[in-house]
Amino acid sequence: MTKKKIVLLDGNSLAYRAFFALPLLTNEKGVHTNAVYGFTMMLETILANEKPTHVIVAWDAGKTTFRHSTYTEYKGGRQKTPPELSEQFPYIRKLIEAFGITQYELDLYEADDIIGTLSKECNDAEAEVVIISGDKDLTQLANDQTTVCITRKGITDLEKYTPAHIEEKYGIAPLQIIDMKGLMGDASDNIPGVPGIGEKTALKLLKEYGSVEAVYESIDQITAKKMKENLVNNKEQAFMSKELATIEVHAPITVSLNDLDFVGRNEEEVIQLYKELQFKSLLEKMDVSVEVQPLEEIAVHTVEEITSEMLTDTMSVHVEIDGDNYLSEDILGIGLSNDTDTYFITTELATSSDLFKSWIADHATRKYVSDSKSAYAAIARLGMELNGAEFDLMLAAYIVNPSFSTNEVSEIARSFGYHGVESDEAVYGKGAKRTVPASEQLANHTARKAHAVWELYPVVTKQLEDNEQRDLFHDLELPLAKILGKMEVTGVKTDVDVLKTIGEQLSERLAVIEKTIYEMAGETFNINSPKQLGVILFEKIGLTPIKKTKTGYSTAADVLEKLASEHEIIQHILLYRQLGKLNSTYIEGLTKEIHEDGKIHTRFQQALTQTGRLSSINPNLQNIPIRLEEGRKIRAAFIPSETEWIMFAADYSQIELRVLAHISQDEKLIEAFRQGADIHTKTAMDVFGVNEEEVDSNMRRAAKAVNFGIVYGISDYGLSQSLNITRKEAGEFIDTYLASFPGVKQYMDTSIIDAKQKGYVTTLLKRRRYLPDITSSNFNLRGFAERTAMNTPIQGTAADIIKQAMIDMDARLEKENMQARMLLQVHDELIFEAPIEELEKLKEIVPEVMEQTIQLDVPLKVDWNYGKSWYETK
DNA sequence: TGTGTCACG
DNA sequence: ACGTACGTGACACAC
Repeated sequence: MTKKKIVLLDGNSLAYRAFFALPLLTNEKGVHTNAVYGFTMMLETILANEKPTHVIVAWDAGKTTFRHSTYTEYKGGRQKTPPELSEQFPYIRKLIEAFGITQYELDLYEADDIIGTLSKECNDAEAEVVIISGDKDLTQLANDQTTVCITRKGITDLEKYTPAHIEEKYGIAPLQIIDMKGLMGDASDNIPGVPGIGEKTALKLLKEYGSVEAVYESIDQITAKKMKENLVNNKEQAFMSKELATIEVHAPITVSLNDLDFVGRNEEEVIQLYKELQFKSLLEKMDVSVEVQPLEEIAVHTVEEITSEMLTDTMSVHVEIDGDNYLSEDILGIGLSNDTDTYFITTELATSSDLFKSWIADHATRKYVSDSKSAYAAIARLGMELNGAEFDLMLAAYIVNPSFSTNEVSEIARSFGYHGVESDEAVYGKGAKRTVPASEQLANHTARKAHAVWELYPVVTKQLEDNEQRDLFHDLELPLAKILGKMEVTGVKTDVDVLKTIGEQLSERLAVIEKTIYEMAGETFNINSPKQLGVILFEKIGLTPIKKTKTGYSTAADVLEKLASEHEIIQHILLYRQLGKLNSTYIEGLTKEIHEDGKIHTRFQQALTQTGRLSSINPNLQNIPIRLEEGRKIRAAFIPSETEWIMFAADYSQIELRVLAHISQDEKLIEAFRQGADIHTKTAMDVFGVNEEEVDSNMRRAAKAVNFGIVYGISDYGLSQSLNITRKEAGEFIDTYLASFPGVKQYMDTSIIDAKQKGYVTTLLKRRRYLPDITSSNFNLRGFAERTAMNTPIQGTAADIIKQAMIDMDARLEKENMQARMLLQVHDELIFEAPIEELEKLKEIVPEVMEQTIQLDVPLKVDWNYGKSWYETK
């Protein structure tokens, strides 16, 4: 008889892991399937790799366990299981059943205890045991017969904890893992441990004394005063924590090894389930043909002639584009839909129809659009005007939840439970194989999108209402879409000769620097390759690597700057990088983007960022150089589109700190802004405890960095990096700052608590960002979510404000009957072009509108400038 | 297609 | 202790 091999799986832990490792997927019924899919992948991989004779999946029984009688707060503060995961558990159970695997749960016990008890039984029976979980606690069960595999990254990558591996990794034996948890606690299970003791300290103590008990027996030998004090004061808690972390190996389970025989899966049941879940690739692997689910039947009328009867008062409209660039790609046709009919109109028909032209321009007919900004721009390209857009599916979905950002109607529809649209990839194909399909299929696809918008209007509108986001959507984002569309179509005139001249100068200089670098290196190599550069610097020349990346040595600028004194080549490389960037991204990149009209037409993504900001693509005009003079010259290429016009730029001064003052209600910060103080100097006075005259440039610079840090959700490490000081010094700065601005401290704390409680944070205009990681047991993920909780309301409120200002500004220019045009938004600044005659008026109204757009408890301040090019607006 | 780097607010 | 500052997009390289 072959030796028995038993695999014990921790069901809850692996289901969670699968859920969070994979993006949300749904089948056609709208049931989420990502956790089931991940779990399936894990099962298949494990069974194939381990070839077990016996398998079991253990589940946690319920909320209350025997550990709660020891400590009522055990596993406290955990976020509830997301409903998207809860609904998947029945499927995971069905799946396990179809695989012919026993599953077991036991009242008052956790999966850990079932696994512990069974592994003990198997050990006694001298069988080989493999435990699979995402929870490192289980590693305490490792021994010569038992390997504990913990999910590492993704879903099928497992780290194998054998006693040898644990010894190598932590320097302790498996059972000492329990002592380690006793000392350091476990945030994910809310096990307290001893304050001030983390992994490093816990391991140090255990290597010296061996166990929690031994540590306390030798407590007098411990010299570190603070640590000893913590240990003494929290003795009971330490022992309790150890008890909580100990896996029960004598649980009263009613299964035994003999019940766990694994004979293989029931192919028919598996296929049935995979079909229900639409696991196409897995079915294909089993050689089962997958029939495509027919879409819901919709009668699509391909219109021959547009009649007034078909154009009703309220309709959904979808303009289909060949690709995502609606400013340049072909307009393939238009879909229309309402309660009774769905139509497809070719572009030619639409443009030749006066009926359609007047209907689409009519403010009185309501249109529900899939992406109104795209529609505004595309309709404008057809020589018509779109008015009366009352709903925008893409924007509405983004407002409801910005993490759901896609411009594909099919994806948005699916996430709201509507499955009547195929993906663009299925219709057009992918990559090089992409083609526009035959007219019938194109008509169908386009019309289906229009129908989806119609069907989803009430669904998404309801969610906006529930979230109290109707105003944000209807009064801010929707009108903004129209304005952005106008800005994109207008474009920015670009002087190609300026770019060319700068480019030529750059090329010459680059050639010289390149030569110098090769001479210094003693060989030619690709300076743009971090890999090759790393070899030259750290192996050939022998400089000391300061930082490593996943793939090798880091050659990032901050690293190279630290090495600049070591070797002359560094400064040349830095300069080469800087100039090379200008040349490739800005000179060559921008030149390629100049259209026939001599303008660059960027597109603003309005439904992308997690904070509510815009982004700019094809090209990005929100990151044109300014900080270094050499790069700043690029801005001279951006000029007015008409002669005798000027560029006019206005930016908010310190908008994020003003927003912070407002939402934190910190009295000192509010007062500083009301007095019109230089905020960095004021911060320096408080942090360094000096008066205004004593603040030198270094102090102000440090204060500025602290202010940045505060806005970003401060960490001592981050601040230490930006100021090049030690973490300790940075930490002291932060403490002093927060002591001196208690309102800010209060804000930081409450925004995190708030995010934990509600699962999301909000901006002034009720924009939301969900932060599921805020309760993660992973320090990195949680820390990131916490900083985001602090930063997003600030950055997002600033975005709300400038968006409102753009709407007000557009209205004001209209009202004043001005020719001036808004061209660009760069997060806290607006750029216009205008006839020189309008300059005086602009100087007056731009700051006025921007400053008055939303009233905060501190004044908003706007600086402005003008000139013959963007460069001159400084 | 992912990674590293660097441009902006 | 953990090893990151927040938010973006584009380019070159290496696979």
